[in-house]
Amino acid sequence: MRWTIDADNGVPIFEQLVRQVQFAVARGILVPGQIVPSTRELARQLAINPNTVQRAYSELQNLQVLEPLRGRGVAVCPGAARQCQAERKVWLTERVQQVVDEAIQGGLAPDELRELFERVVARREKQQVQHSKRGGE
Amino acid sequence: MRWTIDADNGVPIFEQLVRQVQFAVARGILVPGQIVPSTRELARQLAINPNTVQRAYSELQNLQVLEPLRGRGVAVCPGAARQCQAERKVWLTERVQQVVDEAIQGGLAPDELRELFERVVARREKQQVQHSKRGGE
Amino acid sequence: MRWTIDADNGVPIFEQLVRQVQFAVARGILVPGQIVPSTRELARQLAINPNTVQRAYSELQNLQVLEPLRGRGVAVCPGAARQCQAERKVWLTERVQQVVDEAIQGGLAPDELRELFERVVARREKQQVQHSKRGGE
Amino acid sequence: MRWTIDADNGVPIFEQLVRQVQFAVARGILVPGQIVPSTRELARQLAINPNTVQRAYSELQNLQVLEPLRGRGVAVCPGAARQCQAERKVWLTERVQQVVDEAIQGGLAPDELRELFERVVARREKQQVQHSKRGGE
DNA sequence: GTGGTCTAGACCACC
DNA sequence: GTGGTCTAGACCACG
Repeated sequence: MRWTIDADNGVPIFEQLVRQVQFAVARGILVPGQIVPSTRELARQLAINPNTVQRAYSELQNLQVLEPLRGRGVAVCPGAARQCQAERKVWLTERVQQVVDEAIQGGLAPDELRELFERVVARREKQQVQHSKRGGE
Repeated sequence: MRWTIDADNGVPIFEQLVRQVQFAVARGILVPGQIVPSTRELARQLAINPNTVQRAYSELQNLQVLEPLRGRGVAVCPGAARQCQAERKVWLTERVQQVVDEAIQGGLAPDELRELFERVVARREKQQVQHSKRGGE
Repeated sequence: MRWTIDADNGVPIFEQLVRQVQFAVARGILVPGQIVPSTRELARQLAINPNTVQRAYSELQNLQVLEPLRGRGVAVCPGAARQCQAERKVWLTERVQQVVDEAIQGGLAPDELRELFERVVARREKQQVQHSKRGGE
Repeated sequence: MRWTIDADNGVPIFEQLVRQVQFAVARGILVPGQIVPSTRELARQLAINPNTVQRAYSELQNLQVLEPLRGRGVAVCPGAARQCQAERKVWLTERVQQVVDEAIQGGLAPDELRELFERVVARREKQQVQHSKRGGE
């Protein structure tokens, strides 16, 4: 799995990690039973504070996505996949609703918004295709 | 103009005010030369601290959207409309891009995203219609 | 005498008026004994608040530049010319010192500052010449 | 870097700080990536309120001169140097123009103004030399 | 009455 | 520890 963080986008780093794990589990990139990197190791890789990784893992344990295996590390919970998929859907719906509300509250007509959205998605779709041709996951 | 703030949505109050003014100017609800409510008056209306309003107005002055008229109040700058419209467009595009990226990075296929988006917009559109039947601006 | 004010340059209006009178007296444009416009009249001309004119005149009386003549208006004090010239010199020296200090404190070498100053003065000088050809006082 | 403020010169403290940082960056005294003192620390040093420092830093972030590094402090933006140099030049030119205009509007002949300016600069230059002999930056 | 600035103290999230 | 936001209350200058 490829870990990435963006220190400049306002979203707390630990939260980026939490979502990244949830999404990876939802997509099957991380499978139940699989051991995730140790906090120290991952912190080193991403050049961030170990406390930050610790906080992310800790939240994921509360969410029953990860579970500590004494002495061996931290692993993905069995059965986490389905739950993560549900959570992903809820979360994305919320996010979409937010920006739709903002746009409408800002005076954009629904059709203008549709057009704007389609333009953005199309662009990303194109990039995605090119990207997957070059590399893949 | 209708002023509203939501103290619980994470976005700083002063920032909500800044955006609200920018959008209102972009939509022509506030027109150049018009005097906006005094800091104290608006603070009273919204039940927030005058300093918070002051900060919002202050930032809007930096952005050349508002200008103080000494002793008389604060007014919308001439020529602010066009600039606010441009700014609104940029800002909304950024926001849409963010959530599109999040969705795609979360493993949603473009078509699934389109469907999700359309569902949300349709719902809001319906509410909007009912709302405008009842009240209007 | 030509009265002008600039509501947007940060300098309080009443202060602009005070300086304008002082300078006019120093240059002989206003002579001792001459009656200045009534507060209401001047306020009307400049489209400002009569209180503002009143405040300016009041300060000028404290400075012994103007004196009220009961029933006839406000006049330039006898002997105000010399005093205003002295005051003008002091005041301008202070102002020049201020910006010189700012420039040096900002890291500009004296010679760079000299060059900048000369450029600005030369430009103004040129404008002044053209201006006096067209109109004059 | 040496921080100084003058609470009695009419210029708001936060603005003095803003300019001081801009000039220091322009001169290379503060370099991109460098961490500036924490708001609390600087406030303590200068014996002012932390909010005042906060406001200065906040404005400098809007100007893209400083950027917050979450949990670690506030740093000079990469690329801020060139921008600050440009800004400094514009700002100083404006200031010089102001006093030149005032002087000319006050009836001073260009050559009288030149003489006044030269006298002031020469005096400051002399002080500067003595000062740098004693101390240095 | 208006805006502008500053102080004081509190709370929060992040690292 | 850091920055960020908000509240409360005071003072000043301007019109």
